Amino acid sequence: MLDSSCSIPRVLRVAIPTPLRRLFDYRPSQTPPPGGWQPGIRVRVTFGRRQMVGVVESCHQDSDLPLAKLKAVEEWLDATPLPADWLWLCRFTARYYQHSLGDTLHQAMPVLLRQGRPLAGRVREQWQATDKSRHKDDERLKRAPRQAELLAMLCQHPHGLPTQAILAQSFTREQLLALVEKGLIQRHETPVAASPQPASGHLLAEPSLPLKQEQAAALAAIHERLDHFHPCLLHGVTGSGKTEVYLQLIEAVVNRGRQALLLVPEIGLTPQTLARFRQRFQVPVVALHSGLTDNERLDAWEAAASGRAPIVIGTRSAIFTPLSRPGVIIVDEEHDGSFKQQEGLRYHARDLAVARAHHHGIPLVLGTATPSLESLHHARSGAYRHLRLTQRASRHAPAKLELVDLRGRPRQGGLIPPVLEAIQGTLDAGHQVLVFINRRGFAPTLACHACGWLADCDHCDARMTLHRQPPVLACHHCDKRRPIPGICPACGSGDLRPLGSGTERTEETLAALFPRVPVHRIDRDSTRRRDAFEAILTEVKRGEPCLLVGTQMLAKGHHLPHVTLVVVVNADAGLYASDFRALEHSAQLLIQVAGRAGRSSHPGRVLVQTLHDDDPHLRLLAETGYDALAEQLLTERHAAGLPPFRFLALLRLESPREEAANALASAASAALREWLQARGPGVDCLGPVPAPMERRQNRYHLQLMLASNKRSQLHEACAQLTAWLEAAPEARKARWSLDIDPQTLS
DNA sequence: AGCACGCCGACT
DNA sequence: GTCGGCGTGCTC
Repeated sequence: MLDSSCSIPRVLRVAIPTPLRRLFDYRPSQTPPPGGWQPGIRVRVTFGRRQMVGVVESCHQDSDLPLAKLKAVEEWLDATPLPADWLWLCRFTARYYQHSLGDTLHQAMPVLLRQGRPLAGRVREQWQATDKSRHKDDERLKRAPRQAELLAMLCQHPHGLPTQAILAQSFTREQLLALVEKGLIQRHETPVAASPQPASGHLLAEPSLPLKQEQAAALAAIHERLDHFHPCLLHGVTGSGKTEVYLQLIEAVVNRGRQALLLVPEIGLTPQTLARFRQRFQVPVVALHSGLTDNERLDAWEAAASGRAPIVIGTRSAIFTPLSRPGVIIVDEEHDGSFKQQEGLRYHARDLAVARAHHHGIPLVLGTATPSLESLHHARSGAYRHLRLTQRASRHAPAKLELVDLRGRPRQGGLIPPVLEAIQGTLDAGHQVLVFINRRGFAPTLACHACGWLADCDHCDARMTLHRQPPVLACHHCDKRRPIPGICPACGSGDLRPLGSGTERTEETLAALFPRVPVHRIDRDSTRRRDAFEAILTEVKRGEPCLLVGTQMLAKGHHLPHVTLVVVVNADAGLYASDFRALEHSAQLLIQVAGRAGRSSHPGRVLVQTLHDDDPHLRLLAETGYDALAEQLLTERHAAGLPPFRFLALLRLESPREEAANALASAASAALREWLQARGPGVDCLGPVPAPMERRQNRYHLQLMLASNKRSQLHEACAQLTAWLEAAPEARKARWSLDIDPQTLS
């Protein structure tokens, strides 16, 4: 029996961080929390023989088990429950993605809370100059220049600085203590929850930019219903000023005393983006990026939960930030694949944003130049408001894609003569060129021209990529590396040649062909050093003619005002891939890359090399644009019975032993089909079939697909399937995971 | 997933 | 004789 008051429950149902999709009953500890037992209170419990941090899910008067068999909770960790909106979202997520609630809660909370550290009552150590320090030029600091600098810095901050900020400036704790010893500064502790209060008065630190008519109309449309769930697709071409709409929307929301949550793609949380928001607003902008320490993350979480943080910006996981006064959720570049977590709890932050905005009854803005077919479908059906921005700030129309036929043409570094001429012409005009190639390394593989041997990976059904810097054969699907053979391992011939081109080879070729301009390569390998990418971008923004060679890292988000020619080395990879979303994704990427061209005073050109210049999809994209292709793809998806017209769930199975994976897949499929048969039509089951790359890291991958027109039916079937898998003894011999709304089928 | 218990091979 | 391989059973 559910005890809604939870004042004196006899049983606590606790969510434990384990993959088991089950809750565990405990007896309350001797002393209840001050506010009584409530869902959302963290508890320390003994689970098996381990101590774990769980979360009270509900309070009851009795249990399915004899009360005497229950262990008691060791202690409570929160006097009051964790935020209710956060708890709601975790419950929703666990249910929707059919994941363990305990695991979901665990993943959605900051590391320090997982470890059982308190949320309330934390203090921050601060350092502040004393009155004595006013007497300038203390003799004792003559021979301690760093201490003098530190003191000078602290004097500029009369309210004191936290230790973190001081250490970040390369000062040491010893220097701090030395100044305390001299009586020049003092240490004190302030409660975290009370520290830096936003300056009252003006919200804006700089004036808003004037809006063009379309922007103003879009803003007004969102503004119309700030107190209701109001999903909007802000569909604006590159350079149409979506960000300014976000900024003014956030301004309106914060002015009403509410909070704004902005989700950006992984690659989009750059210092420049952040700087733009911090420049505009006087109030603190909390950024949840990967560089935060555990303490900073908890601070941010607490600040958002308490409402002290009016603006929160973060990537995928930031959707789990609690908000006490939610006012709007914005998802920038909503089509971006990084919003979907690809392992463990496979949630889609954009989809959770929709659910969350609905729960709060607030507007949701999905911004993009190239909407996902899901969002476009909702906009067309009227479920989302479709707001378009068609005008660019620059006077030039977006550059058209020009298809360049690769067939029968000699290539150098992957580029054919007319394209090389265009590059020369652009450089001669004093402009910059971006060469986009979605393959890292020197060449996709190494081949023997005598016997046809290819550098296969021992662990995967894949070729190894040839790298020159450093020289090695590397598999991009596992960590396997091996030295480049001098002679063919199969026939002993010395005629080994790189096959195809990657960023390194194209960089090398272009450097040889255009020796008078610098060539910058931008990919995961060249930017491994923290600031390497920023350094190149700074250099490029100076505007001197140069060549940029890079992967999609370069395509997303960066303003490159001096680039007037974009070359896509090969557009074909995504065109004929087996994955049903491949076309959508490569079209989005092409438009995104093309958007880098001609942003400033010069018109741009985009040359797209392809072996299939007559491909109807590619032609539609090039001649009419993304929106037309998207319409076409929607028609095709409808005819094929694929998302967004049908809902999918994918069961992935893997094992180092092929037979184990096969056996489990067949058994699971048989059990599911039997259940489906009894239920009547509504859910289709396909497979099991080998995954696209069956062997990866020496593990065999299989998958079973479920499809339905009704989410509820799909959900039920998935619940049945996971229940079977959790109970089945065979399931221990292979690993499995369920992916609801899979983004890729590999 | 952990982490125990339990029953068979090569080692000081 | 035992250290340790991983099969299987359980976690309130």
